[in-house]
Amino acid sequence: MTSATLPTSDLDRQKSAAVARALSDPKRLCVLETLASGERSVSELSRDVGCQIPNMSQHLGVLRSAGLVSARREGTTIYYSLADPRVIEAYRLIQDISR
Amino acid sequence: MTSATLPTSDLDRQKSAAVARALSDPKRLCVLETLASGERSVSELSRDVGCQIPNMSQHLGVLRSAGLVSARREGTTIYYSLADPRVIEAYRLIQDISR
DNA sequence: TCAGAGTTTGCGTACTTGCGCAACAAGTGA
DNA sequence: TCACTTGTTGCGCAAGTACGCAAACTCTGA
Repeated sequence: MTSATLPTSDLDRQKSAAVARALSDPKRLCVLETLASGERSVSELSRDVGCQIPNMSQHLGVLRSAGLVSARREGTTIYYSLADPRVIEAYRLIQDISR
Repeated sequence: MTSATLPTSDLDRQKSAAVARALSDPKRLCVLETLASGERSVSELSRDVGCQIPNMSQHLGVLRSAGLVSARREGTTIYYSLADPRVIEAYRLIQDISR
């Protein structure tokens, strides 16, 4: 069931580490949970997660850099959504492990 | 196919974030890869991963705190192994996402 | 072109992390 | 007990991160 081999290249590991680092903050995980049910604007996320907008913008920047979310502009509002559904799978798995 | 609900509790998110943080370093990922093929001593890991023993000991401490590896003593040697096979699944998933 | 809502960026501070080096602890065998 | 191997811990430094606040930027509607 488990697929073939694990990476080996150091670059691969750096990329994976970067994704893991993006997942290593409670607020960012909260953002992903929220986005799991559909796209949201920055101000909506900021309200739902409970932090200031500039702070939210930074967290979204981290998630964006890691390729976990994508943005779409509509007028003055920017809507964020999950870039890859497997992110939620990974989150669930980590969540199971952490219990 | 995707199971039920995502967490919600802030404590859950903190725990998940801690696991993700443990995965957020290339050397620690390398350790997990190595351990995927069986247990290793600290000095073996230090050699395989390419770092000094005290440094390896610290990384192992991080992985141990996160509950990802477990240790077994045999004489002066301490053997580490994966505490949970799902860690490798999670790593694979993250690795796929990071490509 | 101007006003204003929405978003991003810059700055300062406090905190955390990865690393090497040196010192210390735990266990084995003579 | 002594010497030796194996790991862990403490210390200090450089680098990175999270946060709030304030300033700047972007786009839309009038």
